[in-house]
Amino acid sequence: MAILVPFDGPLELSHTLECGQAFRWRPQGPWFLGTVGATAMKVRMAPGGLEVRSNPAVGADFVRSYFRLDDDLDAILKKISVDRHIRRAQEKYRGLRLLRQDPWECLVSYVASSASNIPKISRCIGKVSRMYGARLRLDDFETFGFPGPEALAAGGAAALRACELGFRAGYIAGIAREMTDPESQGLLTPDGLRALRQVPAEQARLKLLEFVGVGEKVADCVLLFSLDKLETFPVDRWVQRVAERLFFRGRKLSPKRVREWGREHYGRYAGYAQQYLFHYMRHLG
DNA sequence: TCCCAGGCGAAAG
DNA sequence: CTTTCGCATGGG
Repeated sequence: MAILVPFDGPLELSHTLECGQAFRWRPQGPWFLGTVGATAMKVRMAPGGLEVRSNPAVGADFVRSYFRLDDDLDAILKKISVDRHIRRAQEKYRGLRLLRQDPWECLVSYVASSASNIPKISRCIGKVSRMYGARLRLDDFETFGFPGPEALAAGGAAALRACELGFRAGYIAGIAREMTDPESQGLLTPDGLRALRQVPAEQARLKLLEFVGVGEKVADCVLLFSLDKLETFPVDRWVQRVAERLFFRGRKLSPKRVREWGREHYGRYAGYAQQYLFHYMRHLG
């Protein structure tokens, strides 16, 4: 229930958990309280590593995987340190790590993210979990695990609309239905989604784009935040703004061009650069 | 009241 | 290829 995960590399929990890549964490004193799939967790930095309390119990390997502790962050940041803006972002948000999220939860979360904002996305995901997920308790922390596609499919779009999902409710209900329908051919189960970790990025991307409601940006977020495709460079309004303002002197570019530029400019860890720039831009003032 | 938000899909140029 | 629009909803 309580473990110490030894770690002496760079890691800053506040930047990692509050940069907008995951939607189910909040700070409380020295701890961060969060829900990872069907697990309630408390984490904080401790001498020698990361202290983790959880329900149900998880092992150090689970924590290492979720926080991507095997990524050599210093080496990655060195590789993407190719311009003054990214260097500034790195100085400001030292210790920000990408997470390795559950692909199904990540997919639903980012479909829910379209034309929304981080506080609202968090609220929506919290409501969906409260409506369908299993109740979890950890000390005085109560939360709800993220539900599987069966529950969302059973409830349908109407129930999801009650979670402030608006027009996104139909997309999510449709995806949940496809993922639980044995008749559907070529479409994925949650395990099939996870298996895309072993598939080349371009090919995995095409599979994700088959879902109605998943466009290029959402597909790229799922690839980056849950499927280990660290070269992926998702382009949302903020990143679009970064590129046009900081790198192209206010010139207008298509999202496709920005995406190709980012991938080319930052190389195989472009996804790390994207998240640093995203967080940096959102707090520029 | 208007504008915007980690977009997408469809239609049209 | 690109641009434009409607789509729900809450917040500034």
